[in-house]
Amino acid sequence: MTDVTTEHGPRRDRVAERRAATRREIIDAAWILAQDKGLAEFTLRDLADAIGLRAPSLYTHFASKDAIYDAMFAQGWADFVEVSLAWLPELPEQPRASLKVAARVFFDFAVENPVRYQLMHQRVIPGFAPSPESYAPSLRMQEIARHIFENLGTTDPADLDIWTALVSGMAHQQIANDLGGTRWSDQLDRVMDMFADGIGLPH
Amino acid sequence: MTDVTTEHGPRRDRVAERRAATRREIIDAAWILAQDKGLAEFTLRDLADAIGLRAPSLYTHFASKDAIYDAMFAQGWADFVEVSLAWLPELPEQPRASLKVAARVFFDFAVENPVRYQLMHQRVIPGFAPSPESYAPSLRMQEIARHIFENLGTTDPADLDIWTALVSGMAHQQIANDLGGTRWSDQLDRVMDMFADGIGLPH
DNA sequence: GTCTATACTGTGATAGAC
DNA sequence: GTCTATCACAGTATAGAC
Repeated sequence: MTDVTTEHGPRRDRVAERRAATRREIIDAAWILAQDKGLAEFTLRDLADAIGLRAPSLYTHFASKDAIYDAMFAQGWADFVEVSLAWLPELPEQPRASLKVAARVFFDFAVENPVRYQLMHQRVIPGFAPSPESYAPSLRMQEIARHIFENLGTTDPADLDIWTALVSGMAHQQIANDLGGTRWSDQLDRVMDMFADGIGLPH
Repeated sequence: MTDVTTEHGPRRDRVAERRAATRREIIDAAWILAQDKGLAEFTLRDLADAIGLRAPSLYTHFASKDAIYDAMFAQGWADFVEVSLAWLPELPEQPRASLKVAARVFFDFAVENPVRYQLMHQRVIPGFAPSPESYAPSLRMQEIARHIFENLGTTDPADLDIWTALVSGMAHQQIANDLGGTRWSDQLDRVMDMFADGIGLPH
């Protein structure tokens, strides 16, 4: 609380590292169980079993099951920010092509892991709402998207609203009605052309 | 099971009517509680209390809580079919205008009752999946949509897929990010124009 | 400071009396 | 057909062993 961190240096880090490692172990196991049994279906006893702990011991690391969801939510968005930033330099100069690549990055990230998509975009967990801290990476992502659109020469914020609705709408349909297929995936570029024409982007 | 219904006529109907009335009473109360406390948050004890029954008595009318969701799901889609059929004769001759009205009908129905939208389009209830019978009105709706698109002169089934993704995507964003506002509602006609241009509909 | 044993509360669901 | 009583199992709280 006071000057604990400087008391005697190296010891402290080991403890913190072990704690962080256990937290990560819990979250990793939670993702696997969520994909396996469903996001809301796995129990804390399942989760504890998966990493060789007793259920109450989880409370040493997380205040509640919702706190675990919260960490997963934050991680999902952080991963998406990371993927997006990695793609940023790769975006084509040509605005229309750039739009298509950006849409594909979003779409693929969503379809690649439907459970993660559920947690990030739907309110699937009864009573769960992300904390402000966990919501932060999501806001960060909006900034990145806004940046991409500025580079496109677009100034109307409504354009970004529409783009978000279209791409997430396509991803949602793909996940809900043709998981593993390409029924909507195949149409994504067409939709992007419609959008590009609509906001007056040059060919 | 055998010839019970014909045993002595009038008596039988009264019983059936009372049963149907109670079922309706349960479902109506469930919708109110769902809007009030959340779709998954209301308990069977809440529901029973609301209509002056004990929780176990609900099992006389529904086999499980999921069976209640199932009936709500079916009713939601049946209502949407009804609303759509009522609009069908009112659709403008002009294809583009017709598209916009149809989109508005879908969008307004979704936004008007977010909880119903959740149940109909998202998998918000852990473990709940609609029964084939309850899913039927949803298929009926697809038929109606296909009929509308045929009247537009559209033959490519992918066009309807895209249209569905766009309109539901817009509705989802409106519900999730600006409930009660018009941020996406105001852009719906623009999106429909983009779509109409994209599939080559005349002005 | 980490984990275990035990127990509490609220949930959907069932059994049997009336 | 509705009741009372009760079940199994969920998330969660706490006391104490090491």
